[in-house]
Amino acid sequence: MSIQAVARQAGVSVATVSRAFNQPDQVAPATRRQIEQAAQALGYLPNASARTLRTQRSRVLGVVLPTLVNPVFAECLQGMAEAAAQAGHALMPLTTDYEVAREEQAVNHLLAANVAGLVLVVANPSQSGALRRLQARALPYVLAYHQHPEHPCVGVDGEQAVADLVARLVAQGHRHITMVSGQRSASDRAEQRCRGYQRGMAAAGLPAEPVLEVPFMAQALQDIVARLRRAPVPTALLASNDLLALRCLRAAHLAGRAVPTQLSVVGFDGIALGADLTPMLSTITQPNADLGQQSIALLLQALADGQALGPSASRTLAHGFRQGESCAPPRTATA
Amino acid sequence: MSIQAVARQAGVSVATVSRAFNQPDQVAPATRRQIEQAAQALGYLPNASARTLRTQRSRVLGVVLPTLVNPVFAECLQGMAEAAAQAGHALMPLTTDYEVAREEQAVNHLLAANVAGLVLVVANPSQSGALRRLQARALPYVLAYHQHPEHPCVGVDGEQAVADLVARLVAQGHRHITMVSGQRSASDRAEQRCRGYQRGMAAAGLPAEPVLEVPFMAQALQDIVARLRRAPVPTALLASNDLLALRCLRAAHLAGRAVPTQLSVVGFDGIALGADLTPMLSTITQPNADLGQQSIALLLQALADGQALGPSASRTLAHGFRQGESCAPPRTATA
DNA sequence: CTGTTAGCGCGTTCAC
DNA sequence: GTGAACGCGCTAACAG
Repeated sequence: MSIQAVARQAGVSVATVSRAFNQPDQVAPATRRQIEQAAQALGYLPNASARTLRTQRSRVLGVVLPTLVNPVFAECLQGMAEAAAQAGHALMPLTTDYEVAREEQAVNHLLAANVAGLVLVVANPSQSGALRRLQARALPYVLAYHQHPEHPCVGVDGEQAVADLVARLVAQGHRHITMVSGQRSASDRAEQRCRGYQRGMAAAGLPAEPVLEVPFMAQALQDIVARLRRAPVPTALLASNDLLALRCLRAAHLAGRAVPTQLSVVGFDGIALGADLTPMLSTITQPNADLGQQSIALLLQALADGQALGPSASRTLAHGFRQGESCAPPRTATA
Repeated sequence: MSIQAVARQAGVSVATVSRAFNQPDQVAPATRRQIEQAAQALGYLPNASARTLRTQRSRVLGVVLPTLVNPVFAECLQGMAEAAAQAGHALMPLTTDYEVAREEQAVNHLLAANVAGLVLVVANPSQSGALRRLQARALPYVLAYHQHPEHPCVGVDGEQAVADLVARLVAQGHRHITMVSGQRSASDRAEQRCRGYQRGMAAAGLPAEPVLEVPFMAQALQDIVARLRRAPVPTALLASNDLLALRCLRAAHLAGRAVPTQLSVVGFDGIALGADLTPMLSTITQPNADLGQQSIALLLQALADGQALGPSASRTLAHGFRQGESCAPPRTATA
């Protein structure tokens, strides 16, 4: 079922069939209809591999993500998928499970697959061999959820977002705000958010407590419960992501502290699921699907222009705040 | 950066380079090391498109899913991704957003991309044009989350699972159990689960109430609240999926009914997130990642055997029950 | 064990 | 406006 069959069926040459698909205006209308009809009848689908081999440009975009189990990235991928599909492109997503070694492996895979460009969410752009390789190849790529002066990025200002949030909590009367984060060194974004906490506390004239780092999700719950039982007792927990915020809610329950009356919990990410919880999760919202869409849009634009992207193409998307129900003024402030 | 460059660099022919990669044992160890070294030095990566074009068999598997926003499918895709990656295959996932028309479109896309096989989650296998096309092409495919006599499937027995669950609820003392489902006609699986409810109630000698169908997620909450305020008042809500169960929990809250003391809520799916909620979601668990893994395993086996799969290859995976905290005996039973 | 060669299906010159 | 022919990078015969 190749272009040859269509050509034979339509009584023209393969070249004309090719043109009919790729430069329709260069083919006489009558001939074109003949060809379209023949293609239809034979159920002809142009062979993507041959086309890619010939043009050296595929219609597949590579995606490198930490995981799909975190809805943040699933939502983002969904956004990418829509944008890509609309433009007639397919996606090839690979996950790294937060392991740096697998980032490079994934990029190799995608390079071999002749992807036209890539969207990546990595641990740390500054020390990524994978990115260096991409730059060397002049293959267009975009970093999602990052902000970095040397790369084209589509992200949000996590530091500002957290600093704003701290200000909001302080305005509500909170004085003892504890930040709960995954391993800071493991991720760019975690570090950025922790900096926002420190800046926010400093701006409010409050002493920043040490960040509670919970390197392993499996043990996060116990770590948080332990923290809640230790002085100084926080009136608010600020989780560096929504999955961690869920653990905070549960830890509060186990520690016997009602949310939000006895303890406020706020997250970061804005996963859609959070809005369906009870209490509805208060969280900094990122436009996850948009992040994906815009990343793809940037990539497609670069492909159209025939240029790799530079850092100047970066976009910072607006974050928001979902009020939710897990955050309220502390009791001491209202009493 | 082609195989030619490597051949030149290593001082051998292209055929030998090709062999060194694909049938290493047919090449002399010394030559092989030469080639590996040359490839390494040049950063050579075999061109997948050329390989696919030549062998007529790609290392990409197509995946058709309703959505990634539902963690069930994100978890499943993650399982597929791991299994595929381990075998050196990549995935090309397309989402349909539950629209049947997009199923066919997705399959066309994947066929054109020369995928070696497909995993699909569709609305209804019996009336799927996409499936018929696949069968005609003798391209291996597997249906995930389905059970169907005419197709190779990897699924769970949803009907049995729900019937068992009803029995469990009845044993706890529940008599008024209301099933909450999405649009039954929109999905195979919803219908299967509703049948399980009816069978379970019948087996318990209880009258099955009409299923509360909530066609639109956006309005589900209001519909459920309304139901909770209408007689006969249920002591347990059985949601046909976990996302709906979350709405049930919230509806209970809005209707002023404490969970689980005044109302039990159980879900279906076993999304990982459910275990981190407070109250922890009681639910029928499906091995979502396994479903994905096994679907891929089946596909890879078919590819190895050079055969399309028949219905007899189907597997039914065991479901489970997560006790959680959203389900307990009704008050009337303990009083 | 290694080299030569012929296409896989397509887009793109260059003639006509 | 259309056709003939080349080559993208690779693998699979077939020779040697």
